[in-house]
Amino acid sequence: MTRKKLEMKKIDNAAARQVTFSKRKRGLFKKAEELSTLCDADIALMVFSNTGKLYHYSNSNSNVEQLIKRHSLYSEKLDKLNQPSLDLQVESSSCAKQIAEKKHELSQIMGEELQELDLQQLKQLEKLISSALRRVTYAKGEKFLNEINFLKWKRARLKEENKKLKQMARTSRVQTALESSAPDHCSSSADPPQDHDSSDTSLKLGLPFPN
Amino acid sequence: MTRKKLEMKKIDNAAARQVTFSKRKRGLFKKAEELSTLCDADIALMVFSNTGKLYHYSNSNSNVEQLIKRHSLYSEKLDKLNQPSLDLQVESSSCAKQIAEKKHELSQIMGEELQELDLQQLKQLEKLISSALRRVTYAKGEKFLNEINFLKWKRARLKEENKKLKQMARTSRVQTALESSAPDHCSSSADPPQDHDSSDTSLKLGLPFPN
DNA sequence: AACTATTTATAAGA
DNA sequence: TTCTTATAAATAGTT
Repeated sequence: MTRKKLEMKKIDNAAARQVTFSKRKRGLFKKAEELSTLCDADIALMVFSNTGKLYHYSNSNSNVEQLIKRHSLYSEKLDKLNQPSLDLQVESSSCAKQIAEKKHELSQIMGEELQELDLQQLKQLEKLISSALRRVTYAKGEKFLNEINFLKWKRARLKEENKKLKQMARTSRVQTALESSAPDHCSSSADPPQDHDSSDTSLKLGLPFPN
Repeated sequence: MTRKKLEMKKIDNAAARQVTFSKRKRGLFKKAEELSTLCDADIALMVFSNTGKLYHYSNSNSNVEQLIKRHSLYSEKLDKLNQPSLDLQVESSSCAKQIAEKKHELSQIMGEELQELDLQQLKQLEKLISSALRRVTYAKGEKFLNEINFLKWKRARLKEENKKLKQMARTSRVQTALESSAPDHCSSSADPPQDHDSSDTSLKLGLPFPN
């Protein structure tokens, strides 16, 4: 719209398209927010990029539930210190299968019988599903944060250990220290971080790192 | 944003708020359309004004399945011509209940066990749920369109009938015509419209006519 | 619904 | 991605 009047058709250049997508998406969300604020309107906005990412805006204010259980994840992770990359492989728990089944069931029913519902029912369904989506998205975000924080924490821990070893080496007690390497140097840094900047809830579907 | 920099809070004056709502809604929909065109993105946008009107935009070209069955809705409607407002009351079909149950079941499981899933599983779940959401949103949009189109069609039909009656009155055959009022004037206009201009479709929840 | 003075949004370039 | 900037668009207040 500016340096040149852009023609209104799909942008050919993929990179340029991506840039424009980001910019305009931001603008669109801002406009949505403003409209909802100024005019007291409820707005739901979903944007699926052509790469499959989902961006979602909604000013409806629900779902502040369940922020707990995070801590338990860390102890699980400790046992997997030797694994190289982020834990992306399946870990098929029985409840996971259960969910998958239910979900499949649901989606089948929905695909076929959606026509039968009236407006009111559709609205309710939509509300419920979208809250489910939000919960999943949130859980995914949590997962990412956990991974990231864990890695940070691990790095910090190793750094500290390393530092300690160097120190010991300098004081010529290397041999003894390495043989009975029982690190008692864990204080605050031994517990994983809990930071949680939250806000901007949009999360990419495809790639691990939101920022 | 222009003659004066507007403060970002709910506009007090109701009239001014309504005007701003119209203007900005138009702008928002335009932006959405542009984004979807330029960047090949799928967008669903719903705006509920504080007076209860719904405005819906969606460019989703997917879901060309199940555009059928629409026709059957019209015949149902014909039997309800005497009813004053849109059919917003419940019509609890068994499958609706079924869905409600499944949905409840699912959301319960999810609320409790989401933590157990790994990243990959969460992504899959999110994808599935979001496609379910899209389907529901789409179905809702369809429903709205059906209502709108039905009303347009009904209006057109009544108009035509009226016209015919006037004509008959003019040719002094009123008596006979009214007694055996069997309208054979149905051609294209007797079948409900199938147009689907999609974009800025407004619908007031309480009252029939948006424009 | 039209008109503009301004503010915003943003395309291109860095 | 982020910033800068020239220009196109959107729009608040007015008529």
